[in-house]
Amino acid sequence: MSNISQFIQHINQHVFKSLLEDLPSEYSTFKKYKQIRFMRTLMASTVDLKGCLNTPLIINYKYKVIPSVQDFKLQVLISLMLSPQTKDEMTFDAFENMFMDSLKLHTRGISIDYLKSKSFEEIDALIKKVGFHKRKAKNIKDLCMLTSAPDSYEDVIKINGVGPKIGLLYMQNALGQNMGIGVDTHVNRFASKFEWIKHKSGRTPLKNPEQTRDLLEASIDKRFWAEMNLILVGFGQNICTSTQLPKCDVCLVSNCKDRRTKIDESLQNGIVKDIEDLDVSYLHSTNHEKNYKKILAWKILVQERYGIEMRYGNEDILGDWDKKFDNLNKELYGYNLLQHEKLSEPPLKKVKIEIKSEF
DNA sequence: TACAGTAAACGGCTGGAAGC
DNA sequence: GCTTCCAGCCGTTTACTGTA
Repeated sequence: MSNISQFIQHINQHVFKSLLEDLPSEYSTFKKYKQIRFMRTLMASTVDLKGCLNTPLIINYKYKVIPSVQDFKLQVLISLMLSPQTKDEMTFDAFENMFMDSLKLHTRGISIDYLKSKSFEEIDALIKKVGFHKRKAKNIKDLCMLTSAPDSYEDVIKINGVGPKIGLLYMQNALGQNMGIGVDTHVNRFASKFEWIKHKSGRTPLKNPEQTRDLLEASIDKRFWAEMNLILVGFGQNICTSTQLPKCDVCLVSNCKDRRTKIDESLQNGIVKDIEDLDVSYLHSTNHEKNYKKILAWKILVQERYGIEMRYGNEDILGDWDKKFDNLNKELYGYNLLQHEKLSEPPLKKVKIEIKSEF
C-alpha cells in the first residue's frame, strides 16, 4: 500500500472498525467496559489527539507533509518509543521538535536518512521533554541502522526500547494488524478494578501486564482487542484518573465499588441512570431523538463541570485523517487548490442549559 | 489566602538476582 | 539454562505542608 490516505483508511477500517459495533450481549462480565466504551464515543481525550498514531498524523498534516508509508511507520514507531513514562502532551511536543528539525534538512519529515544525519546528542536535545530521554535518544538513533521500518512483531520487539506493549501497538497502528491487547497501566488497572479478569488462584493480578493480557484476550473476541487500549487510556485520562481525584459524579459506570469522590445522587439517578445502559446503537435506534437529548445533557454537564472536550456532530473517535490526507494530497498536487476543508464547529459547544434529572 | 518547597505517585523497559 | 521477580531509571505532576 503506497498511498498514505489508503493506508490510514485501512487502519481505521480493519483495526478499529469494532468501535462502530455494540459489544455483544454475551459479554455480561464486561458491562462496565460497555459503559466506558459508550462514554468514550461521546468524549475526546488526549490520547485521541496526541496518542502515538495521531501524533504523526497531526504533525504531518500540520506541516503539510505527505509521508511515504515507510516513513509514516517509522514515525509511529518513534512516537511509541518516546511515550513510556511520559504524558501524551510531552511525547507530542518532543515528536514535533524532531519533525520541525527534520524539515530543515528533508522535505519529507522524519525518515531513516534523517536519523542517520543526527547525532545522539542532537536527538537527545530535541526530545529532552520526555522521561528517560537519554536512553530513548540512543534507541531512536539506533533505528538508523534499519533498512526499513519493521514489518513484523518479531522484528519490532528486537529493537531496544520496544517491549510487548509497544510492539503490539506498533502492529496495530503502523501495520494494521491486530495481534493482541496493548496492556499499559490503565488497562491493567481497570481489568483488575472491574474484575474482568481473575487469576486461577482467585486473586486478580495487579502487577503483571502479560498475565492480564493473556486473561483478557481469552475472554473477549479478537476484533475488540485493538480498541481496548484506546478506550481505556482515554477513560483513565479523563474520568477515572489515578493521580487526580476521579470524576465519579459524572461517570456512567454503574455499581462501581471504588468510588472516591462524592456522588450527587440526583445526577446518578437522573442523567447518569438514563444513559448508562445505552450503547453505540443509540444512533440507529427508533428512540434516537429521546436518547440524543439525554446524551447531550450529559455531554454539557461533563464539559461545563470539568472542561473535558466532547465529540459533536459526525466526528468519530478516530477523526477523519484519511479524508484530510486525501484533501491535502489534492491540494499539494494542484487539485482543488481553493477547496480547504473546514472542521465543522461543535454546534452546541457553548450552550448553557439547566441540568435536570428528568426530561 | 497565596505562594514556595517537599514528598510521593506515576509509568514501561532493562538488567541483575533469585529460584527452579 | 531458563524463568520469574523486582529495583532502578528519570522527569512530570499532584498533593500536602509550612510560612508569610
